[in-house]
Amino acid sequence: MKGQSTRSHERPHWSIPESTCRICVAFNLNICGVGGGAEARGPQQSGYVVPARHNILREHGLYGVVPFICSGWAATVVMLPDGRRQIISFLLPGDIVSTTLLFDSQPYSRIEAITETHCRTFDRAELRALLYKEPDLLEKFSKTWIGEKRRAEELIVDLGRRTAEERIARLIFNLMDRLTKRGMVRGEPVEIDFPLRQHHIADATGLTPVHVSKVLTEFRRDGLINISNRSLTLLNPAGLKRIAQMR
Amino acid sequence: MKGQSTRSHERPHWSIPESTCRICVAFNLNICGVGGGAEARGPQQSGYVVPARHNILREHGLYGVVPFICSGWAATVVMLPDGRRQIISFLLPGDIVSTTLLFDSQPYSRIEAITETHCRTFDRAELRALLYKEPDLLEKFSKTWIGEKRRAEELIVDLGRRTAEERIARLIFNLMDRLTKRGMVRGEPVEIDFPLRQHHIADATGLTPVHVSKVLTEFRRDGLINISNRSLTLLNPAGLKRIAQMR
DNA sequence: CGGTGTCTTGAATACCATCAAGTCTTGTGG
DNA sequence: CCACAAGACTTGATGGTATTCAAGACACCG
Repeated sequence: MKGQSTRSHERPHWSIPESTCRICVAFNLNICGVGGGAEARGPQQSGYVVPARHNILREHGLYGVVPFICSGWAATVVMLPDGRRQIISFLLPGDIVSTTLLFDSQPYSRIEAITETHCRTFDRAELRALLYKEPDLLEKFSKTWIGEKRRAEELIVDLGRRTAEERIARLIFNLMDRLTKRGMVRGEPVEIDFPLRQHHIADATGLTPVHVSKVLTEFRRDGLINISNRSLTLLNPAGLKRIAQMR
Repeated sequence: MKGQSTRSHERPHWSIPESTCRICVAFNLNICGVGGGAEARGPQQSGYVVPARHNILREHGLYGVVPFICSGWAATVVMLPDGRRQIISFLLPGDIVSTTLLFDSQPYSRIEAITETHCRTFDRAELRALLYKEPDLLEKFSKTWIGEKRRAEELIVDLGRRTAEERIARLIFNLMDRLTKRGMVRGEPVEIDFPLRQHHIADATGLTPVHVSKVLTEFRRDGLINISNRSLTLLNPAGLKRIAQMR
C-alpha cells in the first residue's frame, strides 16, 4: 500500500527503536541505512508493510530480494496438502526473513505476518556479491546461520522427544531470550508483548489448540505464567524452567 | 553383507568407489586428493577409521578440522540428560560430518558411527580461507547448506505433524533418494544395504523401538518392503509412497 | 556357554487428539 | 451504535495412537 523509501539518506516513514536495529543482521553488516547507522553501502533497499495474517513470502514464489523484519512478529510455516500446519520458527524484529533467499530465489516455506510487520528488503545479487567480497561480512553472516541451524535442531529434539508441557515451556523461554536480546521485555516480574494465538503455539509445538489451552490453563493455575491482553507475564521463572528442561 | 572391507593399495589406505567421490562435497570443491580427481590443493588432509558405535565427534569437544564421510553410515545424535535420544540426520558417504564445524570449533551434537566409518578431515582454517577466497567454492558450499536446512525443516514437519507410518515411510524414501544419488542401490526391485537397527529408526522418527517394530512388520505384512540380512528391498514403491505423503 | 543386543508380540496405560458445546471477544456492515 | 458473524478460548466426554511393561525367541560374540 505504501512503502518505497528511495535511498539511504532518508529515514523510513515508520520509526524503529534503536534497540531493534542494534541486533539486526543488516545493521551489523552495515548495509542498512536505517537506525542512525553509518551510510548504507551497496544493496538497493526498499521498505514495506505487511498486515497481520498476510503472507510476507509465498512458498513457491520467486524473489530477487532478501527481506528483513524491522518490526512485528512473523512465522515460517509449512503446510501439508490436507491442511496440517507446522511452524518452523517465529521471526522477530531484526531477523532475516529467510536466509536461504540469499542463495536460492525460491523459499521452501511460507512466511506469515502474525502482527502487522514492517519489512526492509535488499537486492539479493548485490547483497551476495558484497558477501563474497568481504570475508568479514561472511563471518558475521555465518554466525546467524549457525544460530538458525542450532534452533532448528533443538526444535527437532523438542518435537521428537519432549512432552507437551516441556515443548510449550521451552517455546516461552526461547521467545523470552530472543526478546531480551532485543530490549523488548519489561518490568519485574518479566513481561512481554505476546501476540501469539494459541493456534500459533499449537502449530509450533506440534500439538492441537485444544491441548495447548489445557496446558496453558494448567500453567496459570500453578502460578507459573499469566497471559492477558496479548501480554505474557513470567510469574515463576524457576518453576517454568524446571518444566522446560526436566521431565 | 557384501562390500565394506578394507583393501589396502591405491592412493589412500582404503579404497572408495568412484561413485561416492563423485557426489562428495570435498571432491566437488576439488580439495580432495582421493578418487582420481585433480591434485589436492590447499587444506591439510588426513584420514582415519572409526569402528561401529564409536563417536566420530563428541558434542562438546573442540575440533580444528572438518571431517567428511568416505564410507559407512553415521548419525547426528542429540542426547537429553535423562537418556532420551534424537537423531537429527543420518550421514552417508560423501557427506560433511558437520557443516557448522567450518565456522565453529564446537559441535552442538554428537556424531556416532553406525557402521565402521572411514573419514577424511581437512584443516578448518585453511579450508575456510580457501572458501573465502573463491566465490565459486562458496557457491557450491551454500548449496549443501541449503539442502541441509531443507532436510532439517522437513524433519520438523514430520515430527510435528505426521503419524508413525508416514514418518517411517518417509525416512525410507529419503535414504533411498540419497543412496540413489550415490549409486548405492541395486537391482529390481530396488534393494539397499541397510545397517540401521530399529532403535536408530526410533530415534530418528521420535518413536519407541517397540512401535517401530510394529509398523515395520505391518509394512512387511502388506508387501511394501522386506528387511533381512541388513538389507532392505522396496517391494511396492507406489504403495509406500502413498503412505509417505498422504493422509 | 552365558551374556548382550536385537526383534517380536501382547496387555495395560498414558498422552494427546477429536468431538462437541458453550462463553467471550473482535470485527464488520447496516 | 447495534446486530450479527467469525474468531478465540475453555471445558468435558470419548477415542486412538503410541508408550510402557513384560516375556520370550533368536543371533552373535567373546
